[in-house]
Amino acid sequence: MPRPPQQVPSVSTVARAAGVSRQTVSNVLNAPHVVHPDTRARVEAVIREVGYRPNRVARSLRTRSTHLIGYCVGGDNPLLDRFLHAMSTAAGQRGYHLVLFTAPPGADGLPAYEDLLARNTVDGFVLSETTVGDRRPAWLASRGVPFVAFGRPWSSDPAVDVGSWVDVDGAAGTAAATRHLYDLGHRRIGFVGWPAGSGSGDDRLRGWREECARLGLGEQPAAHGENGIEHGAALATTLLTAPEPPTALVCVSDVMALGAQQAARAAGRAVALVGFDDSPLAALPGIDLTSVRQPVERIGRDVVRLLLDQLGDGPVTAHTAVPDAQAGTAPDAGPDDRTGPPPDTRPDTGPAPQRLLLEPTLVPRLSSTHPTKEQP
Amino acid sequence: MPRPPQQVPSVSTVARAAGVSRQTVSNVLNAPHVVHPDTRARVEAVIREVGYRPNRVARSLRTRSTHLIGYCVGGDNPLLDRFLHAMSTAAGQRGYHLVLFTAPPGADGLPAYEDLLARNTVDGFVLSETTVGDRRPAWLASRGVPFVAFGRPWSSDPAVDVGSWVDVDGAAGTAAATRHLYDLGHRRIGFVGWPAGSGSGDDRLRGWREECARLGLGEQPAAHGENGIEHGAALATTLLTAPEPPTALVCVSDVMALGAQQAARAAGRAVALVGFDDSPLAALPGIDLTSVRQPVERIGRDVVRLLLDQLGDGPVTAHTAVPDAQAGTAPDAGPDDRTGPPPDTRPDTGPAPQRLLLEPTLVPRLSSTHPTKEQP
DNA sequence: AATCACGGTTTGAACGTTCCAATCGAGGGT
DNA sequence: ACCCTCGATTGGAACGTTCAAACCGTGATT
Repeated sequence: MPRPPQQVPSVSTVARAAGVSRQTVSNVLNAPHVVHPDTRARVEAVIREVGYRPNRVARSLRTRSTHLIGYCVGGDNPLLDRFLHAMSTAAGQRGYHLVLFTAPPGADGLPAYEDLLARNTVDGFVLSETTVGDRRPAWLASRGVPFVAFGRPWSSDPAVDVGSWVDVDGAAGTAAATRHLYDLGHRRIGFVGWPAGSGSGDDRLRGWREECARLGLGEQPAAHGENGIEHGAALATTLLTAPEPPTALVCVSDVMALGAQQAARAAGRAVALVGFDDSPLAALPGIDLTSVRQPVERIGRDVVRLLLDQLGDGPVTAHTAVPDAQAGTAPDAGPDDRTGPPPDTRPDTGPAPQRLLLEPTLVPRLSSTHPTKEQP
Repeated sequence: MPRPPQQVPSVSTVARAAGVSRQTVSNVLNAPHVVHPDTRARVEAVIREVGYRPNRVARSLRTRSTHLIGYCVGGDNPLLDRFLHAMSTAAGQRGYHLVLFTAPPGADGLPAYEDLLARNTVDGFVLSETTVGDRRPAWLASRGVPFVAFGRPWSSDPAVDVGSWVDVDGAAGTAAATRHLYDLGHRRIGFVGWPAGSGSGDDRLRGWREECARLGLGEQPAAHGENGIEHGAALATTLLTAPEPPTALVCVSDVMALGAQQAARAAGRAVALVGFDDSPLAALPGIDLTSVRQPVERIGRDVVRLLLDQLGDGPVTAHTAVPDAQAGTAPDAGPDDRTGPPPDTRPDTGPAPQRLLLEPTLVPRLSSTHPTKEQP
């Protein structure tokens, strides 16, 4: 027996059933205030009854807005799961979705960005893993493409300092780490860092140095090298074998801290350690690394928020919500942000860029509080 | 001075410039064989010249296919970066993209899946983190929605055994681990596992047991408990303090193996260990955990391949390729797959589901080859 | 010479939505 | 009684693409 057509309902279907025109149905969804309460109620009833949901594609074609956000996924990124979940949740709550794409590893994948734009696939981008010579921000800004970066441009060149971004205040993190160690009684607090010129590395170095000065500790020892467990171990050994060795080390990353931990254990020394990033390995028993945690969830949320503000949709996109579909958890801290430098008011290069510097939080573990316990 | 309109070119623009009709331009892109070589060359020249790229949205509206694949991101997933990169690369090479969404934590987010379909946002889904009582496969299959799961349904109920999937042969992995330990001279090889009923846990247990039998080792000791470092430690302690304790342990996960490692070190015992998953922590110096590595890149690639085959596009979608845009790396092994049970030929429930069981690879490290070295 | 087949091309319509201008009825002011 | 405004609604058009069918020469077949 041939079942009834069971067409997927369209705006025309609803209009016919409710005895109104297409446009009125559209208005009920997109501009409810212009339609009479009575008709609105009638149309909404029909919508619910037939389970109508507007076709995103047709809407996109007409409005020239896909409600999709492009995000380029590169190779390894241990925090990606948390970051994507946060962004996806924030976007979904306002009717947007993330679209993933890949770009060739070495070169900046500008062609991929251009392709998505030329084909009308996305409305804007979230950038991450921004590097020093990154051409993407300037390129996007010059074309008026909305975007928000996770990470500062790390350049004083005003031509590069364009667009909105959200970043973690690395200096504040290492400062907090230094203070933490000071409060535990340490007075010789060294630093294990990256080579100069790496943006975030310099930032974290500065936080440590400035906090040492603030605490009246004077000049403290530092050593620098590439990221890597073995390098961290070597650098820590250098520091620990010098005269007046530090009793505590602030490290520019968890990986470096892990190397320092191994060096200290091998040398039979009790050294208080703090890492940076709070990667999953920091929490492992037997490692128990005190670390500076990046508020990844909050970053993801804010990055999306800034982008959607640029895309200039009202705070809540008109879309018949699916009941209890997008709930999402937000295990982050409260409003602990700190706005960066005031938005410079240039002539009129689009909307004023927004910048957010978020405060990381120190997660204390045994490596700083009971360093001697670490040695089996 | 008012610059020329600089409109984004459409198919009409190209048609006018080339002196042909819209449809001919469309044919040049989608059915090149029906158009005369001369006109084709002319049209292609114009396309290149004006930099025309077809509007995906308009194409989607007409063809009712968005070339987008839905993927639900949940909470923690340390392998997500590798998996998404692989999927995204494979999809991009055939003109598809991944769309992320989230579902409420506890419940199975079926409403979210329904919403994406009702709004015509995606053509199909990739499922992952499938659980035992998962309703998604049956629900999707009943509506004829194309999907591929990463992970077997783990149920003998034929009503649930629907659709295509790709999974890792866990039994083969633990069997390889067991053989590895046997080859190193061990004759008492225990197992640290999860409670029965967890699908993949049972699978891995079976691989170990069967390999023990095959090697003529007879009955070997096993202990089971929830995932967690502390549980792994407790279970290992139980096994090691029993009479005739094992000299080697196959563990159902890296986390369990890590617990076992700590227990062995605490007890001053040299026990050869093998974990499962090759999570990033396994490679850390000081841990050096031999582990069974899941071919995540290959899984991602194959999952997408099977899905696109269902979506029934030709092997290469007609899309004017952007030069060297999607390159992508594929650091995985060669064709080391093994097809699962032959596709059951039922009446005609859509295309015959495809199933792929991929072979994991053992990554030897110190924890199995030189276990005594692990004790500082 | 009329018919047919066929490669190549064009024409109109459609996908489902929203924009825009027009329409209509009801009051309100002069 | 007239014009005007205003709220509510409507009908056509448009977004850019592809589908389905029609068209049109040309050469082969009858």
